Amino acid sequence: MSQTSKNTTYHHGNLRTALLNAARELAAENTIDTITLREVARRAGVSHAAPYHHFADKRALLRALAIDAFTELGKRIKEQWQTNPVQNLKAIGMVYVQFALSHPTEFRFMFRKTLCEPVGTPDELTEIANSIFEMLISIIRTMQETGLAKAGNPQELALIVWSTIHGLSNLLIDAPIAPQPIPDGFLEYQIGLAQKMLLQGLFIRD
Amino acid sequence: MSQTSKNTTYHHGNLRTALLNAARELAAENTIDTITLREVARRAGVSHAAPYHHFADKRALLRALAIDAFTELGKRIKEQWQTNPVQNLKAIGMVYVQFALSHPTEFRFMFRKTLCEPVGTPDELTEIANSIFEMLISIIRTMQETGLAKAGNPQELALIVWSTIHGLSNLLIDAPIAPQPIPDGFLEYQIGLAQKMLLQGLFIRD
DNA sequence: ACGATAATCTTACCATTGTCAAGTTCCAAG
DNA sequence: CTTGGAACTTGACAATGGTAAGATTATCGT
Repeated sequence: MSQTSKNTTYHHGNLRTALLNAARELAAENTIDTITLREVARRAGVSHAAPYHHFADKRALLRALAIDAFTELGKRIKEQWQTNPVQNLKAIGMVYVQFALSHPTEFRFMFRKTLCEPVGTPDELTEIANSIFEMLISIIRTMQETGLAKAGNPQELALIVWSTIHGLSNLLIDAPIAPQPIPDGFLEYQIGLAQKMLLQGLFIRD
Repeated sequence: MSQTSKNTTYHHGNLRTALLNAARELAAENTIDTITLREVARRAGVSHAAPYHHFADKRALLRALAIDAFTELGKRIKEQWQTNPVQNLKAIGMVYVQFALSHPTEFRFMFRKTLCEPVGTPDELTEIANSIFEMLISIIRTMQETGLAKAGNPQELALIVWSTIHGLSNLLIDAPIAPQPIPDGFLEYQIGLAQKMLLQGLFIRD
């Protein structure tokens, strides 16, 4: 049906991206959590075995999807981070939660330990996660240098910050407690609240 | 092989719980996220169609698993909550994160929207989640009454608190950033840190 | 006590899926 | 042009979730 990429070259232009697009399309139709490889192939208009020439197996396809999504999220965060590190902690939170809400399926895959390579192998997913983590850490560090945050291991403080944003995202996506659908201004307000709480919290001295 | 329940009555004692135990056993062998219904039946020593007399389908089995786990977590939280609501906010966090770390598979299932009943149906999973949420809210409320927290919608404040704990749990379980394995005292420290930050944050006035 | 009835479990089957092995088509370089 | 290798297809396999129909056992009214 929906030939995602209309490359008339009948060695089917560039599959791989066509497959990824089809997978994304499937992910968007968030009915269940079953992205089937065969359906992906079907939507890309190729046979069910074609994907194996571009991805080792289903996990590899999903991992590629997760990496793309994680990369995109990283880019958005970096934009905010570069503008004004400290001030935009809230903006980063917004970007994060909004991404999770608009791409829930990909967001879940991004944090699927089973998708990572076996330990030892350099894992792209890990790298991106770390680079995001580094940004958070550098924010804390800057705040400490300018006297905006208490002394302490910035890594540990950043982990709490990330936890709050990440947890909010997860709860809004999957927990049966959040208002459904999410009312206007809700995100803005909650994230603002979180920011205030955390910023204040960063002042604590043992 | 491992007849989880040795009821010699060969109308197989009480399956259902035997099936759930087998499923838990499978969940503990956290190799992949595939708990297969047939394997569950195999471990319980019955045919692959037997489970369908106790659970409508695979989702129902997993939902039952999630409900059991969520109930257990609720119990543990309640224990801490009853002892000393405000003081034990940290204890609640510990209980929460420790549960997530010791039962990662069940924890993930507990927050799987696809496991919930269709909207409208009274959903047991939702009820338990709400009862936990209520406890958090009541803590905030108590703090407000005793002047320990700022005025404001306790629901919104509780959501941030839960987010932090929940996010930390998720990151530790699934994110490729946490130290692996988790060193002694790490949880204790991080959760203490989170508590301090949040408690301080609860003082903020707009 | 006993026979009907319903619950429990089994066997047999189906469509679908992930994966692989072997063939087929097609681009591209010698 | 032909020859090699990449991209794709066809066809198979075992495993899975699910259903239907039959066998077995418990339960209950009489």
